[in-house]
Amino acid sequence: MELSAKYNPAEVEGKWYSYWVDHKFFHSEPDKRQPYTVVIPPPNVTGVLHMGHMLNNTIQDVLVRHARMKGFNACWVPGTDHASIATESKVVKKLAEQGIKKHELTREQFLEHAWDWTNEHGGIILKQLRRLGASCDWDRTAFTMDEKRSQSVIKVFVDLYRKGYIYRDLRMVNWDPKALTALSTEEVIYKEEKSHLFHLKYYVDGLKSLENEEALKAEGNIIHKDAKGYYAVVATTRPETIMGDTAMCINPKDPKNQWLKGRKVIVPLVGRVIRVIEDRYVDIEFGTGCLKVTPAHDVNDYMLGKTHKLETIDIFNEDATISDQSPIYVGMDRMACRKQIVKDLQEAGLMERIEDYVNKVGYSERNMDTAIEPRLSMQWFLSMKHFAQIALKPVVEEQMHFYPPKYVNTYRNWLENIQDWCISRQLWWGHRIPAYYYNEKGDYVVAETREEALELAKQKDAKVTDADLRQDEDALDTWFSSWLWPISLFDGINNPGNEEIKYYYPTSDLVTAPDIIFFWVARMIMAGEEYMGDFPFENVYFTGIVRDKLGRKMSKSLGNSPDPIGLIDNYGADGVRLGMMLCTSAGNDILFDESQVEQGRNFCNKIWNAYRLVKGWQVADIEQSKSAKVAVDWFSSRLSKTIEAYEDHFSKFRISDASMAVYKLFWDDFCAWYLELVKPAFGQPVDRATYEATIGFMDSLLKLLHPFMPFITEELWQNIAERSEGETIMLQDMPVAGSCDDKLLADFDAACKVVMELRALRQGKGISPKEALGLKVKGDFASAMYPVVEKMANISAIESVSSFDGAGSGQSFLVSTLEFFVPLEGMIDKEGEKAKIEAEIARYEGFLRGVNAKLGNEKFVANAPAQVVETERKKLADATAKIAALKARLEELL
RNA sequence: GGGAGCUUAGCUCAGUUGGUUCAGAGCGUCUGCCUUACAAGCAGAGGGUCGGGGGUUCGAAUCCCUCAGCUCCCACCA
Repeated sequence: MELSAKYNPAEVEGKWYSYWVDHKFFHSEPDKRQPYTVVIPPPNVTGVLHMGHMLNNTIQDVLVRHARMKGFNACWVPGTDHASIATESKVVKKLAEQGIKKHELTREQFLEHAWDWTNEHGGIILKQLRRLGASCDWDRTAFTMDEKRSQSVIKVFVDLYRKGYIYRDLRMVNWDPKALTALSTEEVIYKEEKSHLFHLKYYVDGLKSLENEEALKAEGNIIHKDAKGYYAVVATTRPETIMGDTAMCINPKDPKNQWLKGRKVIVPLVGRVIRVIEDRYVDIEFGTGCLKVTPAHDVNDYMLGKTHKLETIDIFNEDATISDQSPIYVGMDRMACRKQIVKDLQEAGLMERIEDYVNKVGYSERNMDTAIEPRLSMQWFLSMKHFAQIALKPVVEEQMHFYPPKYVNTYRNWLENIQDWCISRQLWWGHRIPAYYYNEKGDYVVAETREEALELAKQKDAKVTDADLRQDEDALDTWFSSWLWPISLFDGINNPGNEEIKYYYPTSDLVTAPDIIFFWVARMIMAGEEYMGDFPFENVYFTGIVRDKLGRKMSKSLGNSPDPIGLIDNYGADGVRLGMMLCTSAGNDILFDESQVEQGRNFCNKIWNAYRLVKGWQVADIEQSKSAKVAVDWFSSRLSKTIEAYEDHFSKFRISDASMAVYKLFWDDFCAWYLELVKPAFGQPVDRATYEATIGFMDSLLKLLHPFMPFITEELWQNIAERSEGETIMLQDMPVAGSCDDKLLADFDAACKVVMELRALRQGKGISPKEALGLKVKGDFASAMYPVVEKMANISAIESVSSFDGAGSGQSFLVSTLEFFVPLEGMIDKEGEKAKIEAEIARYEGFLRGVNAKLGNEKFVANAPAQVVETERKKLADATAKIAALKARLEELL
């Protein structure tokens, strides 16, 4: 069979993925083994795979495949999130394109469209994960809005309501005037913006003259006055909200504004007369110290309004156009209104000045085009105090571990300053709040079903009939379903204590991005503690953000994100996976560059060619060569050593270190040294012992590589030996470290250095690798290594000597304390050689001075541990010996 | 305003308890090779005052202080 010189991923990936799925190798059922559980962070149901998903899911798959091969019953549960606001806005947009407005539809009609959309676009992302090789248990695929999950959500809502944690209140919330819904504080992203600070004139009502003006000024008052009268100056970034002003506020201690105490001022353009109130909230240093108070449109003003019992005038409609509560600009958009009002204020002489100013404006996380408007509205909240307490415990007590640990601080800080969670959204796509109003007053009951609600309502008012019952229109925040994910996936809410939840919960590792630590991770811990009495995962691994090589976040608008599926097409899934794994570490951003993926692909090719070499060997019952024998013994130790490091890296979630360890083991140790040593000469067969050892090593290497590169390893593992149908590498036991001969490793290392010296010597002198050379060695160079050096450096014979006297011309070099000499008749450049040796001597003498200084320091000898001092003494002896040897050689030369 | 983190080779980053020739790896660069597994390869080489300064110590990339630069998170200053 002729094998291509290049590995072709397209030929093998689809084949093996189907094989794995057909044989249900990814499927898990509870059994006697220890479980290893991972729940996928559910991507948006209508989303498509991006580089962040690739990184995140590769890490999960690596962990899952590794655990599976370590003998755990690995269960990786996939699923998608309904992403209420994101999906709903997509559907609204699509309908708009067809000329359909959302509000022309009934809730049922809209939901039909939304389900159509979900069924059409949903799950694309899960199909894409298959291309990556993700070993998810697809039989368990869940959706946050499927029946079990929906039922869990409703059950939990009712439960929390009955426990008194859920309440309804009229509050200032973050309002998205485009999506027309409230948001939680976590969903608001603040962006710095260049803006203006407008200084407006608020004339003092009825004040014609100030008798003690000079005296007031002397006390520090700053009094503004023009032809039209006395006025206060109010600085604001939002002049369009003045129609909602119901007071002006000063700090009672502000010397500049004492003269305003107890007066009334007139809102410019509007003409409304408002009180001047006093509150220490106002910052004396900011602007003029005069604050306009608009209780309906600012969180702080709302608080002031409450304290001072101010009227609240809501001048915005829900879409942020000016409402008929305003005397002017009715129907105008807030941004257009701002422009207009600035113009009008200027024309009316009511604008004192305009200053450039940078302030922060909140945007919806899902819609960065539309600024959030603080808005007073009736919403459902979850009281968080209790949950913050129960969620803090497992993390600070280290029952759970965060990787990297710095996120423990972030987590704690958030929990300690937590605000109540606004869980209602004015959306249709989502879990509808199970609250039922039964009269015009707005009295309601909360129940899992309409029937149950009717019962409850009747208990309150016997006259209520089903026709009176009206379910709350709002849906729940998406995260109110995701926070149950690790429990609801195993049906632990509907069916507490069932076999699966008992077996799989708590899950093992969660792999997620740090930007959803509050949205999701923290809340899952809360739900876990509340409903399971236990944390939801043992370890949380935070990935970094995938950026481009310039460090910019990958985004659609920048167009700097490669298409993941395109990458897989070009480089193979294994290449992409390894490329990413080689340079990722917990919590650190990954600067993605295609060269990394290229490295992964090249490695696939290397593995492929190693296989091709071994596969092409003829096996014969002949004697094993000495070099092959040493190679087998050495590599066996090397393998053990690496397995230990590999497992240690895994235990610490140092994924890239683990991948690098096995990458180097395969490329450097196995290919560059081992295979070169055991490779039979052209046309010659290999002996059976070596062949079998080699196959064994390949087997171990493929298994170690499997978590990172599932496809190529399966392909080669299947082909390197006779396998029967139904066998797979993914269910094999991970190799364990055997014995390790450290002396052998050290000797081999020395031999490698000798070989490298000889290669450098050839290169320097232009001697062809084909021309055999002689070699003499002085010192204790393990004779077992002779065949290694002979084969790898094309040395005809190695001769152990006690002196190089009379060896003639040639070149010498040192490896550790061993001296080597290569006879080179007529090829030696004496002067050059001399200079080289002298330089070497100088280098060692410098080194020696350092060591001597240390050992000559009494404090060092007295204070340093004996072992460290001993090492220094050994260094001294070694260096002295080397210098002596070099000097001797120099004399021979002369 | 509060908090966290980062700064080590051209690039991306390791460096665990201060101590082995500790100044490393990968990639890139340069040089020589189409050597019958692999040019997506082989062999070799160069490259850093560990951000600056100070301190602790017998000994500092590592601990402390300080300055500079960068990044992220949280927070209601109009």
